[in-house]
Amino acid sequence: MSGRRFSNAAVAARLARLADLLEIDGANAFRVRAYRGAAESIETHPEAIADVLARGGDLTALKGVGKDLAAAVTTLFDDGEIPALREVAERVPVGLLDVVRVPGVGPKRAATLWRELGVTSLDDLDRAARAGRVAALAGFGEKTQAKVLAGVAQVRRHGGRVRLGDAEAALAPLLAAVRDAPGIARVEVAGSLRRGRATVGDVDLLAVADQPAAAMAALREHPDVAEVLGSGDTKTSVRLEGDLQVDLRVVPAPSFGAAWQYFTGSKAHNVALRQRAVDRGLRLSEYGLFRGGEGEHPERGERLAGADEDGVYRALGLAWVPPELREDRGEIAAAAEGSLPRLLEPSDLRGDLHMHSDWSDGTADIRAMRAACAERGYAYMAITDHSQALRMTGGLDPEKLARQWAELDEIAAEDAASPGGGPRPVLLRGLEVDILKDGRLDLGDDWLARLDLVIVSVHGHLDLPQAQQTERVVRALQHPEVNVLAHPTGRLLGSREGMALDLDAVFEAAAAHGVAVECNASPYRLDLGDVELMRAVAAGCRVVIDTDAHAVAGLDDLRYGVATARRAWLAREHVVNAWTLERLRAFLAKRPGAVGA
DNA sequence: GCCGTTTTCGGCCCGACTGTTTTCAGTCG
Repeated sequence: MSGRRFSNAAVAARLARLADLLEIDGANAFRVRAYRGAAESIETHPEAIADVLARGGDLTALKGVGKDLAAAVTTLFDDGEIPALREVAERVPVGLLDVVRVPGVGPKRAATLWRELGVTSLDDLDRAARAGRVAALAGFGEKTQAKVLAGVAQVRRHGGRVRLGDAEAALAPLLAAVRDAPGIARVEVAGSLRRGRATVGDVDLLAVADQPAAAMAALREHPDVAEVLGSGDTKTSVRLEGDLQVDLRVVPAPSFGAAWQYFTGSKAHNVALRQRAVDRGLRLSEYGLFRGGEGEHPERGERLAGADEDGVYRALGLAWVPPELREDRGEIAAAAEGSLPRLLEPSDLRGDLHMHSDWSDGTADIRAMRAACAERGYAYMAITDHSQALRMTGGLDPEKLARQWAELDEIAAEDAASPGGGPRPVLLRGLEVDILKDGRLDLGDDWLARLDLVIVSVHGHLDLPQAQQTERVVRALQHPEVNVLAHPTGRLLGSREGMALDLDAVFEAAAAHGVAVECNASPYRLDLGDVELMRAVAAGCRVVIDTDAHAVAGLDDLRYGVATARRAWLAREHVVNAWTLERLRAFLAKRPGAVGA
């Protein structure tokens, strides 16, 4: 094997790109699906494909990877590229991958726009639509052209996806308004928001109502609505200020469970579920699970399930699958065997181990953060301000750190003076220490040794080449005082890709040195994400779910981290801040000395 | 391209909506 060591994500990205380009090229739809399936399978495979190949393993053992794709991946590692990808990329302009992200433009229309108008980019499409040339094409028209123009603007703004936290916040008032509408029996959130994805494309709401028109009106007339995209008897679509699209559907009560299951997705999960139905001579749709029946009507035949989700899964011989797992990553087989994990719950977390105070760039003082953690019922917490390298945050040098510890001691003395008065989280001495460009840490060993918790993270030099960046992080992990690697990839959702980093090497080092990897619960980061968490755990890493709060309100972000962890199939056992203080201390392998211990 | 208690060929999930059509392709979820 020669050339680069590609990560599983990098291999998967190439196959997915190949699928997208082939689709525009008019390839057989099932072939396209096969490439997508293989990409997903490779991305979520626990072992690095590079290692599988290195030990002479068989890639066709992976679901959805056959002889051809195994050969293509092997060629990628040998020659640095996939021949089929190079060929199709020579033929099909890669700018069309942006064009198909425009709502209403799929692979077929993208191909038409390209062949008839020479459109090869979003800019081309924008110009063509403004000039009226799109409407003139056969199969297009004025309305399509207007939709394309609006869609181009949306894709340009933020790739058409909204962060989980933003979507939740924007949705809350609308949800309340629909719930309060007359005749509403039930309203639930579906879609990727329910599955807890880091970003969502739009929001799906499902309702049971004896006055559907009132529910539609409640959404349509809400002050947060910027535009009504469509509104009929059973479905209303609106666009909010800030561009989030919200769809509300009213469904009959006997179909509610099937509809909720269906609109929750994911698409891949639904495809697999329907296949399972077909295998049993049944038919699953958003109307229910049916047996037999003639004709075209969707509710033909005998209805076996549909009123509730649990019944749909049960009738297919499955345990109910938590929404976060519905990605066709093995959850259906596990549900069939009764081996679904007992997923982490928000209430399992006993503390938050990464937060900032006004000693660096936080807005609240230590006492306020602690009171907020006490309200949340935490058994422990850590104040982890920035180290000195981050000057603009007021990062702590040793002298300032010593003064901060004096304040922690004061708080301990106050605790001792007034026992009782409700639970008080044990306050751990922590610091978020910068990993310097060469992998050294931004604080001397004698000071590191006196901390209960040493978090390390990268804030500068994010653009180093992969080998150098990996070496830098791994070196930091080898330091004996280090406990946690925070926001390991450095990604910022919607605005910054993660660093070039060999995550498998990082996870291997973290596991070997007893360093937990963080699932940073900030909705701007969610770093590690679900797929990376799965890989980390498979590599033997422990995980810590932290808010990285810079204000009291930030402490509530923990739920986004829990959702991400659930998507990675994590249980209490994997997560160190779900452990008792005693077990946590053993993991940190540090000296006693926590305030209030 | 993948896959196989309907195996090596012939399948591969289901339905609605939209806009453009006159019987339906394309897109979406």
